[in-house]
Amino acid sequence: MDRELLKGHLPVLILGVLREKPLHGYAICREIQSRGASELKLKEGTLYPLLYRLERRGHIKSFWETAPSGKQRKAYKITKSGIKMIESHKTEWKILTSLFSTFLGEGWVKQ
Amino acid sequence: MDRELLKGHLPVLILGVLREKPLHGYAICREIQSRGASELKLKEGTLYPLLYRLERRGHIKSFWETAPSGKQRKAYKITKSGIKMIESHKTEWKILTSLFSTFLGEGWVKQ
DNA sequence: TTAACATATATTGTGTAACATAATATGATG
DNA sequence: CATCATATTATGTTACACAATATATGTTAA
Repeated sequence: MDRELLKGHLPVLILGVLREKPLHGYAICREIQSRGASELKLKEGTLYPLLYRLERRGHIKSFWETAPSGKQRKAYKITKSGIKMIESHKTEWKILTSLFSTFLGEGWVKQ
Repeated sequence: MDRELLKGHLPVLILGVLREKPLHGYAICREIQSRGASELKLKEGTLYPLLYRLERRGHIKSFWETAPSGKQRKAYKITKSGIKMIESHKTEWKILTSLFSTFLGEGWVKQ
């Protein structure tokens, strides 16, 4: 999948994962990898900065958890603002969809 | 509409306009403006470089036409490659849609 | 057992490309 | 002259890709 097309959408996909349960970065990476299959590969170097941005903006909150190995690792939990962001992204998505309908015809979205 | 979300999609919207009929840059601008309503404002400084890119990649072809005023102006026509690009973008769109379904649930796209 | 290696986890730096914004230029027109 | 139609160019912001690095732990092979 063309990387440009993900711009702006990617964070919401992450939020979608975190909405189910809190996860630490590396686990998010694997989760995305396994679900997104070949369509969506996400290297750590892409994910982590993205997580920092999301936290800086208040959409997720990090906390420390103890791995089975005893090692500390940083995990992330979605916030109310994050949930709200998912919702408002849905609105944006509809706008985008309607733009495509307008410029490329009904057939674009349906079927 | 959040500008990030348009990345990669914008050129296809332009191609959608040009698929109907050839237009010169400024006219494309007005066309987009009038159809895209408030959701999509497009300054010349954004449009023209975009047109150059599209031409460089062979998706549109420019030619000179004479305005009613007698002035020469550059107009653009979509190419076969451009049409093909619209089609393949539709595929990408479906992938994106399915990613959202996967990560945010069925309800994302429908309704 | 120790050395080598792999895996889990996180960080950081650098590059690319799209799009935004704004400034500028020119001819036409009222 | 002011405004409109039309095009160009320069500069900035930001996301995301990619690659390199760091460290702790767990596993395998000599």
